[in-house]
Amino acid sequence: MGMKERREREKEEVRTKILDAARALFVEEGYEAVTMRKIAQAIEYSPTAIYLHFRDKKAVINALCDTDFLKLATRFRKIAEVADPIERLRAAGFAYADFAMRHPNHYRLMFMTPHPPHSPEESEIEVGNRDEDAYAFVLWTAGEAIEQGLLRPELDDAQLVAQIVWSAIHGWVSLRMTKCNEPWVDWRPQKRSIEAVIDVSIRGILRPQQAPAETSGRGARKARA
Amino acid sequence: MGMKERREREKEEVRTKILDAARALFVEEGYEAVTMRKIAQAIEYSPTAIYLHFRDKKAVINALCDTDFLKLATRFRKIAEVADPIERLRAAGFAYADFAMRHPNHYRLMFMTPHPPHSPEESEIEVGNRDEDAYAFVLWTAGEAIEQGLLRPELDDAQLVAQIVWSAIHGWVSLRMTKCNEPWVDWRPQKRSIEAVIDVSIRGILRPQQAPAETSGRGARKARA
DNA sequence: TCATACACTTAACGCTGTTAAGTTTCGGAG
DNA sequence: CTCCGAAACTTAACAGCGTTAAGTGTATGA
Repeated sequence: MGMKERREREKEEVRTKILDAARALFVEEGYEAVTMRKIAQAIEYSPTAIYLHFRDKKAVINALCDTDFLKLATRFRKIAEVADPIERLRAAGFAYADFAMRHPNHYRLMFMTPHPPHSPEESEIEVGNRDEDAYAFVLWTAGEAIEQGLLRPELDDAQLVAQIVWSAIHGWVSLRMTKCNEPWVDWRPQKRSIEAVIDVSIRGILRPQQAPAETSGRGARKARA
Repeated sequence: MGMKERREREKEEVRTKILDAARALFVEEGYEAVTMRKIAQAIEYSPTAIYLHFRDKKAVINALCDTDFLKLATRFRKIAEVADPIERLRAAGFAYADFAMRHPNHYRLMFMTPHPPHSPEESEIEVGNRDEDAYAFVLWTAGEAIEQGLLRPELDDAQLVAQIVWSAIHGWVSLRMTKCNEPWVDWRPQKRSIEAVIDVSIRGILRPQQAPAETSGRGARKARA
């Protein structure tokens, strides 16, 4: 009797319908447009039906975040192949900024909207696994850079290094998003700007002798190896 | 006859009452607690009375932001006395982070909440005046650093440099604020962490020969001069 | 003294997240 | 076959939100 299983499968289907509708809504209309009633309308259920699948609205949002975190981690997985930790860090920085600018609503939700902390057990993401947890990826890369003696000696803490580079790139992304239309700041072109942020961060953590003399770092990738 | 003047003065009084109440509300209870009805209750007016003084809720919020921007600029004004642009930049970074962590709700409002761009004419802040506009202060400092040949030659654009260091520090602050309770990131102590962010940023923009060999920069302040 | 301009209030609209109670549907036990 | 109970879902409602139209009162200038 696979009745129970079928029931569960059907319920799961509705659950994903809800998530898909919610995602579509705020990809098209932005975060504020995601309301329980609009989700319900999109999937042709009553608003209260959502509460049978999620405790409240925040739970819907958190579930969305989870899958988006996974997408970011997936992008990072390809970058894991880069052998040199510094170049891996650089590539991750570009990928992160690119992800953010391509999916601004997702990014807002994931990193700029304060929601009550996500308890790991109810999340689909395995914390610490660098194939699923993007932060763990950066942590791992920072740790390798430290091990190989590439960083300044006082930067001997992978958490600290990860937080430094993450701060720089997140800062760039989030300022662009919230203040891009402000008249009092004359934003530089995206490409040049993010390159500069990443270059400065990496140069700032590198051990002095390791820092290449060239300007943009691009041409000096293998010089260290 | 000063009737008109008195009327205007009284109206201005109510206006500041509204702003004070709004500020008190979200300092104590956070951003979401600031509702028109609660403001009205606090000042013992009806909710609609607010609309006689502000076009809508966003206008109230914008007015709050303005005065908070001014406060930050006031802190920067003291730092303007630091002669060396690099040390001035460092001091501004610490002041900025300190301001943010001391007034997290203000900071959220000012830099992390997307509101429709603030047209300069309806703002009290004189854009570009470094005594009122904190961004102008950083811009000025970055410009001086460039003029004095302290920065890497490819960083010849004050806007770009200002945006780089602002990104780094804003990133640190805003990640702390939105993700400080996340279990998957092991935050380092504030003091050490912000020092590291500022050190890395500054070292990343400095012309190589100029970079002092010491770790924290603190002891090397005058070494360059 | 009277009309008017102005500050303000009352009542309402349409929206939000959320809940209590009611309805429908359907598999399994007697 | 019948009846029970559980599960999925809906309807109606509550309290709150920002905002607006209409109405009230008061003080000022003519």
